[in-house]
Order: sequence, then structure tokens, then C-alpha cells
Amino acid sequence: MAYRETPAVRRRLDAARDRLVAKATDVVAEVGWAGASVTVVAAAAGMSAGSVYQHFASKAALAVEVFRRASGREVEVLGEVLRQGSGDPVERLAHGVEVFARRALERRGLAYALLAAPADPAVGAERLEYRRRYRALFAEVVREGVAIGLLPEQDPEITAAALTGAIGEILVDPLVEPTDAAERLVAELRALSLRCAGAAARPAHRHPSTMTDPDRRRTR
Amino acid sequence: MAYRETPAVRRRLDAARDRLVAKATDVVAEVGWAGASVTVVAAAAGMSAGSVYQHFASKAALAVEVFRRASGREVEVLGEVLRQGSGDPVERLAHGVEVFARRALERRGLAYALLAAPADPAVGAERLEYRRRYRALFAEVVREGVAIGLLPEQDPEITAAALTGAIGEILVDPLVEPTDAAERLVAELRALSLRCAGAAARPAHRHPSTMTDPDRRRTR
DNA sequence: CGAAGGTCTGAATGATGGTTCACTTCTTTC
DNA sequence: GAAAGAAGTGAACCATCATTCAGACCTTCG
Repeated sequence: MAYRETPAVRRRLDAARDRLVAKATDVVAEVGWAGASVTVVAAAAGMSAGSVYQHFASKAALAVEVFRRASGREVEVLGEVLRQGSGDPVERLAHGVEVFARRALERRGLAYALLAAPADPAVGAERLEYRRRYRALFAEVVREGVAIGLLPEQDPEITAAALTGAIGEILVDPLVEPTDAAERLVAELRALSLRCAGAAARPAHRHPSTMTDPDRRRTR
Repeated sequence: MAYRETPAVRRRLDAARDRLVAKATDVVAEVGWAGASVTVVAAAAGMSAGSVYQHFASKAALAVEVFRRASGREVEVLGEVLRQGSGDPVERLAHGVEVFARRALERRGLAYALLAAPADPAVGAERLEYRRRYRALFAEVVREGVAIGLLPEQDPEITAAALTGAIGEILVDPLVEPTDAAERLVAELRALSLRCAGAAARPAHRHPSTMTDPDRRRTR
């Protein structure tokens, strides 16, 4: 043999793959899953349609990867806030909802694509899976709250499912257009979530999101 | 001219159209929108693929009609319970949620297709529209409740959106499999909805659903 | 350099499934 | 019964993309 893959090549390939996924995510956020044909996505990533198949076995596989990467990040962030966050379970829940909502509002197109837009069956299945994860995270914190008597007796799974559905519904619909209304929306959502979980009304805690969203802390 | 459409023919045509929509609904409930090809649907309705186009300009038009008919019924029922129902706004809300949930649980496949299953863009658009209607209905009753001081200050639209999303999420997911758990689910959902709206805990009212679901009253 | 083994390209291929249409089969009217 | 005008049929048609593949172009190594 006269050729063997060299580290440099591996890096280039991996970079190309990454770029493909990233660009595909942008396209999906922009025009939805339906508009993201292989040709279009490949062009956006600066490669030919054929090359896509160097990195993924099928379009569905690429779509799933796009979904996983974007959603994975959200689950991670939410989990971090809900679990490692400061304060009692109710505070963490409130904060988690806020962070989740703000992030979604900042990238509406992507949020819509991830949560609700028509998509491949493969993505649909993945969607269910990730919704289950959101639910599990919320359920955990609710369960904690119930255990220490901060929240009334309830089925945490159901409350968690409701929170997931409620937040999704509110964020996805073109309900709030002007960005300046976003803060009011987040506040309402926070209050609503607490009521859903049965927490007694309490004033919003002081934690400017910019300091507590793990993503921002890291990347800026 | 030697032929003019006669009332009998009109009736037959209308019946065929109805039958087509009804059968298409069954197919969709069974195998989802994706599996409901024109050929399959036509076969289910006992006609040829070509004949479908006698009644609808396109497959999308048929799909929209299927969606509208099924969802329209639900909006109607929910509206009736929420508006003309007996009791104060909170009671009506609780009852509305119960009826909605029970109906969905009775026809899971259809509920899933209407609320969440991947579908034509045309159906997706319609879906948004109908969600808006559910939301409007819930918002109205919440607004009433706030007005008379039964419910705390809140943005009724947002609470309503949350209720829609929450109920959808819970009903659609394969969370509850055994039918015997359905009643518990409905009870939890009822309690959850009241908490979401901020109603103080109160015991379930006595109204056996069989007597108060407008659909049953009428058809059985 | 040249051989070996990759990667990349983009036009051709193929599958799917909605839509059309020439033709057959009713219905109605005279 | 026959002509006129629909309605019904289903095989052929066609558009859309995902996927493939033969050849062009690169990278590595003796």
C-alpha cells in the first residue's frame, strides 16, 4: 500500500463533516426540513451532493445528526440548570424554564424546527426521544420538590410532560412577534410553570440570565 | 341537452364524497398521513384513484378536509362544554379538559394524527389554525375566571396556549398504555389544568362524563 | 516519479406517488 | 331507444429528489 490516512486528512474530513452538519442546521432553521434537500444542504456546506454520502449513509442519518446535535445541546443546558443549579427545586425549575425559553426565543427558526416542524419520520422518532428527556429532567426536579414538601402531591411525569408541551406550544407559535415582548413572555411562562407545578406564588429571583445560562458563560 | 344533474345524483355524489372523507379519516387514524396515499384511501372508500379528483382538486385538499372535519368536531364539543356548560368558569374549565382528554383517549390514533403526526404542509398550517381555536376557547374561560376573581391575575392567552400544549403532549405520547390507567390520567390532567390556571385545589365535581359529553348525548 | 488508494464530482438512475386522460359505464331526457 | 352529458376507471405520465457511480483529481509512500 502506498497511501494511508494521515492525521491531517482525518482532521480535514472531520471538519468537513462538522461543517456539513452546522450548515445543514442553518438551512433547516431557515427553510425547514422540507426545504433542506441534499443538494441545497451540500451547496450550503460547499460540497457536492455526492460528498454528503461520504459522511452519512442517508439523508435521514444526516437529519438525525442535525437534530441530535442541536437538541442535545438544549438538553445539556437544561439539565445543568435543573440539576446543578443553585437554590431549592422550585427556584431551579423557574430558572430552567427561563433559560430554555430565552434560548428558544433567540433562535426561533431552530426552535420551531426542533420542536414542531414537519420532518422525516426518523427525526420525528428522535423528537419523541428528546421530549422524553426534557420530561425526565423536569420530572426529576418536580419529584424533588414534592419530596421535600415544597410542591403538592402530584404525578411528576405528567406535570413534566405538561411543562414540556406548554413551553413548546408557547414558544413555537407566532404569538409574540416584537422582541421587546419577549421578556414579558418569559416572565409569564415562569409564573405559569410554577403554578403548573403547584408552587405557591413567589417573586422572581434575582439572577440575570446572562450570568446563569451555561452557554453564554462558556462561549462569550 | 339531454342530461341534467338530478337530486338523486347530487345525493349520491355527496354521499360518495362524505364516504371518501370518512374512510380517509379512518385510514389516517390507522396508518398516519404518510401511509394514506391516494390509491389506498380511494380503495378504502371503494373508488378508483381517479375518482378522488372528482371530489377534491388535490390530495392536499382532501387531507385538509379530513383534518377540518375531525378537528372541527372537537372544537365544537370543547366550545360547547366551556361556554354553555354549567358551573363557574373553573368548573367548566375542568370539565372541558376532562371531555377533551377522554375523547382523545378513545381515539388515540386520530388524536395523534390531528395533534402531532407528521403531515402535509397544508395540514400543518391548518393545525396551527385549530390550535389557535382551542387556545381561544380556553383563554375565554380563563379570562372569565380572572374577571370574577376566581383565578389570579395572568395572561389568559398564555395560560390557554399552555393548556393546549400540555394536554396535547400528555395525550399524544405513549405514556399511558393500559386503558384502566386512563381515568387516573384524566384526573391528573384535570388537577394539573386547574393548577396551571391558578385555581385553588377543589374536589372533582360530580358529573359522569357519559351524561355531559355532547357527542354521546346526541349519538347514543 | 509512479503506483495505490482515497476523496470529490455531478450527471444519470430509480423509486415513489400524485395527477392526468382516453375510454368505459352510467343517467337523464326526448 | 338513442343522443347528450356526466361520472368512474386505472394505466400511463411526470416531477421530485435521494442515491449511485464512472471518471477526475488528490495524497501518501517506496
